[in-house]
Amino acid sequence: MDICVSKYYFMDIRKLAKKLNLSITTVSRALGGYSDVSETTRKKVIKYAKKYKYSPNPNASSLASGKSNTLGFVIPLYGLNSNTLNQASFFEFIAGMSTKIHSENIQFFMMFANNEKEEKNAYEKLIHVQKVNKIILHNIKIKDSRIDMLKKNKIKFVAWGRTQGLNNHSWVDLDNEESAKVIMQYLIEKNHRHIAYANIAENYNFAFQRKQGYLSSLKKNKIKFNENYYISIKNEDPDQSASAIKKMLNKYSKITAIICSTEYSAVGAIKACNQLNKKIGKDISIITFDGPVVSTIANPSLTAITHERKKLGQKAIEILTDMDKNNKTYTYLAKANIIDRGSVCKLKKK
Amino acid sequence: MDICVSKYYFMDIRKLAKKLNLSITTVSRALGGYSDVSETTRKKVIKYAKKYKYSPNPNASSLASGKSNTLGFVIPLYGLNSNTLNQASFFEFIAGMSTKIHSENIQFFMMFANNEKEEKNAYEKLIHVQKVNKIILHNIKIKDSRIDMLKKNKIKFVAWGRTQGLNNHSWVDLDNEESAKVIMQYLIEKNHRHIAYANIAENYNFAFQRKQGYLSSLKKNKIKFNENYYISIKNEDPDQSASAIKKMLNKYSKITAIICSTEYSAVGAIKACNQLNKKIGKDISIITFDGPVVSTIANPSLTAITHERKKLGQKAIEILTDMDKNNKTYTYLAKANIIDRGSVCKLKKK
DNA sequence: ATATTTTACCAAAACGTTTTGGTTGTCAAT
DNA sequence: ATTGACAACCAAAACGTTTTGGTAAAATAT
Repeated sequence: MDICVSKYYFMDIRKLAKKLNLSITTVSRALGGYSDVSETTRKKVIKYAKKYKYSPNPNASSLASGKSNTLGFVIPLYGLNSNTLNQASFFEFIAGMSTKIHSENIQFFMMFANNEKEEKNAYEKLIHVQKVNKIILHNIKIKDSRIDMLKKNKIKFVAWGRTQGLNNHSWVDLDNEESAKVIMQYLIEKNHRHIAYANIAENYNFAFQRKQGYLSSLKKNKIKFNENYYISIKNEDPDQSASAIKKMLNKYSKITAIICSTEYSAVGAIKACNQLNKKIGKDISIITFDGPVVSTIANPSLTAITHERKKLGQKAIEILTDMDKNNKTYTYLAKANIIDRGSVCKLKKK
Repeated sequence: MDICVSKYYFMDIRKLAKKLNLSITTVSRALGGYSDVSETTRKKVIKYAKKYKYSPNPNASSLASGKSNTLGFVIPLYGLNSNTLNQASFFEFIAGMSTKIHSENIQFFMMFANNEKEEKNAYEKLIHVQKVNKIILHNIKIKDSRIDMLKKNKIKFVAWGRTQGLNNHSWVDLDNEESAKVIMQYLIEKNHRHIAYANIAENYNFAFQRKQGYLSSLKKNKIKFNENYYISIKNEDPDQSASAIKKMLNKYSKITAIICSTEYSAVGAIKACNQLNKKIGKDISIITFDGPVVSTIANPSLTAITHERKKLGQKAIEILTDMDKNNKTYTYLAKANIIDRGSVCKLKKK
């Protein structure tokens, strides 16, 4: 891997204009796609710009235009620290973004917030100092003041996640409700009827949505919702999950399957079953949402439904570039697939 | 959380100068810490700058100075995709950096590379287009051309990780060799003598260094290195580890403890023991390096030695700011602590 | 008392773009 | 032949800083 060192390697617009015998203005406008440049000239300019690796100085460009063609992204570290699983999903999102960002020649400015105050400052800086004109909004709250703020400042944004109410802006999200239905269909086809659900706190939107899918599938299949089969743990703590699940399984022996809303609940379920000496995939069936870590690490492996999180990041960028062209809003729901790892068994038909 | 919307909220240097009845030059130089400004004036300027939340336009500033006071960081996604564990360690590093970056008022420009070519382009862009003057170098190779390149371009950098040879630049790293020795001491105090080592490919520097610590501890304690107790798996694949460890344990029944070089080997070890019906922490002892994920997820939990990875990120930034002041190079080795989770038992003395 | 140095300040140029407000020449309509 | 519209181009201003190359006044040295 050799890397350029020379200083004049990257040409400025003046030299390029001189070489082409054109004015700076024309070169700038040719590259900017303006219509007051003839197509022959534009082609020539583009050709030479490529040949000499001309790359506009982003500082000069932003200073002159007042825009910065930079995408802002605030990462709330305080919600991610020591949460390996969320970190992983973040990374997949970013990885997805990065493939598209490179191809579209956008810059990318990330800021980190260790608490709510820093998060607020970060958005102020992104908008007023960095002059970003695009933002990816993450960690959506039910009532989210950032949305109004961005609208007022006329900054294009895509939210990663939805609120429970109206979302009249662009967003990308997992199709949580649908995924829960897919899981339910899968279990019901295998003749499970006493299906427990281990959730985390419902004020997480995704947790709420997944539960909705569970409930609506029960209804559709004329199974009555049994609230004893439903657990909601506040913290993302496998051990709390484990003890709740253990209690439930002890008390309600009819349960044949558990749906785990997150990897944390899944680990809890594994622990509970081990402690009760129930063989997973035989005595009891377990299926979990997501599970990139559980799938590589946990023992035994679990059948899971996984979303293409990388696609979320890619779509977010695609949407932002589309929004530049026309002033619509776009949405994208990532579908999920079941990966069979043998932790769900087929029951005999009654 | 309310966020500023107004446009004139952030003042520019001209308005600030007018308000203070000073020239733009003086304001700029007062804030820049130059000596041709009286201390009384400087204090007044700083006070008002704070009061009116003056924050220099970074584009104008970079354009004028040719520098960008921005820290560059290229993330090689191609080595991280679908590797949840490395992702986690990345995140901890970044989290550590971000605490320091905020307090030192440095900006932070990240680029993503999906392959080697993109990685090369990323460094070119960081230096010649973005004009960063500081870089964090990651994914150090044995012969790393980036190091020469950065030196030629006079860009200050800190490497995250070391090569096996001379490292006459600033770096931060885990104290892998020492950690291995600590583990060995821990096992030997518990009277283990037949200690196996499950490694990944040795051409990873950290894997090499850890092995060195293992070997040197053996020597120090006059235990002969038994190559049958040593496994090296090329891929980061728990199942390959599992089958190799299973074979080893079957053949060499004297083994009482296994050191796992990574979380992957640890999962392999758990699987192997389960398959052989060996009770971990009783029939066999397991201790692993790192293990943020294993500790939350794996079942059973494992005693582990963990490094303060967050400190690595923090130190990297501290070093870069120190390097700004004096032209020295600095190094930092992160120490590790053993976290007892009961997977290592004490043997009776023979 | 005069020359020199030092202190504290400033006007103007520079950074590399984009944008504004033109000009020139060509072609079609009158 | 003259006018109007349009296509294709350009010079100069603007963006908000930093830096350069000063000056005037105060302090010190001769």
